[in-house]
Amino acid sequence: MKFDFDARYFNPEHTLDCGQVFRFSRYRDGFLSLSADKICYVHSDGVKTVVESDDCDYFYNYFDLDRDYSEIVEKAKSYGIPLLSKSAELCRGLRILNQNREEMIYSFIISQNNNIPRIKGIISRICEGLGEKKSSPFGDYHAFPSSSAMAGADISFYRSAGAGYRDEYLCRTSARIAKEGVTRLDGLDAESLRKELLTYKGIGPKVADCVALFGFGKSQSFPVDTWVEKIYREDFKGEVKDRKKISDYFVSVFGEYSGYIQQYLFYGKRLNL
DNA sequence: TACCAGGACGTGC
DNA sequence: GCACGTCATGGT
Repeated sequence: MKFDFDARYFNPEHTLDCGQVFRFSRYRDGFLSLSADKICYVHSDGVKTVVESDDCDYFYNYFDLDRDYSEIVEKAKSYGIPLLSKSAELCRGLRILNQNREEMIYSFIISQNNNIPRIKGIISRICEGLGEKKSSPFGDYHAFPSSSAMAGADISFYRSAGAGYRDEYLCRTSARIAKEGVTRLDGLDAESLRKELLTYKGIGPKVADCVALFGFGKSQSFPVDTWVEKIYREDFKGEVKDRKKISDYFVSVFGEYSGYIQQYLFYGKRLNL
């Protein structure tokens, strides 16, 4: 099956390449996009963006297609911040994904003190080693492994996958989630969720904000990493160094739009706008 | 070679 | 509570 959407507000490249997700690859004139145990082929001609998948309902929600992004883009441009205005205009087709919760937890544990190309490689090798092999109209692929599958792997597996010192975090957190699940995280407000996430080994403030934003739809999250620190200094003339205070500052300015604006800024900075 | 990448943890104070 | 050293790995 397939469906299409106005390409003006759904740009696959910007949506997938902006750093919120690590499992996608170029395919034909578009991308293969993977989430949990599912896959889709997404491509655009600049007028219509088309999603092809056996799980169209899943990907309609995954790409957040019920939300009106024209309002978010206009809000972002209303602040008169050059980097933000330029990025929001160029990336009006960038959408914040509704990603799998457990996949976000492991992916962003891996992301700490790491770079995006290497993060993608590590996650890919973990999926190949532990994820169920699936077939699709676009070829075979591996699902993201279940927490129990991850908990069953030896710590040396994660080291050989390139995870480095994060190997122990993956073992301990997957063992915990395999045992107790993540239902304890359901229905929490943003503040409580953040507090709970910080109790997992390998999840600190920044990773918790990413998981809350990309896995739990908490748009009042503003993850602060080294790139955002640079944006804070150079584009907002900020002087505070504490990341928690920097995040609080941005949330106080952007409120419920924080997560979207954070992505415009982050991606725009990486694109050197 | 030293520094950087979507940082977090443990220790010492 | 806060500052600081340490933690793999690959790219520049």
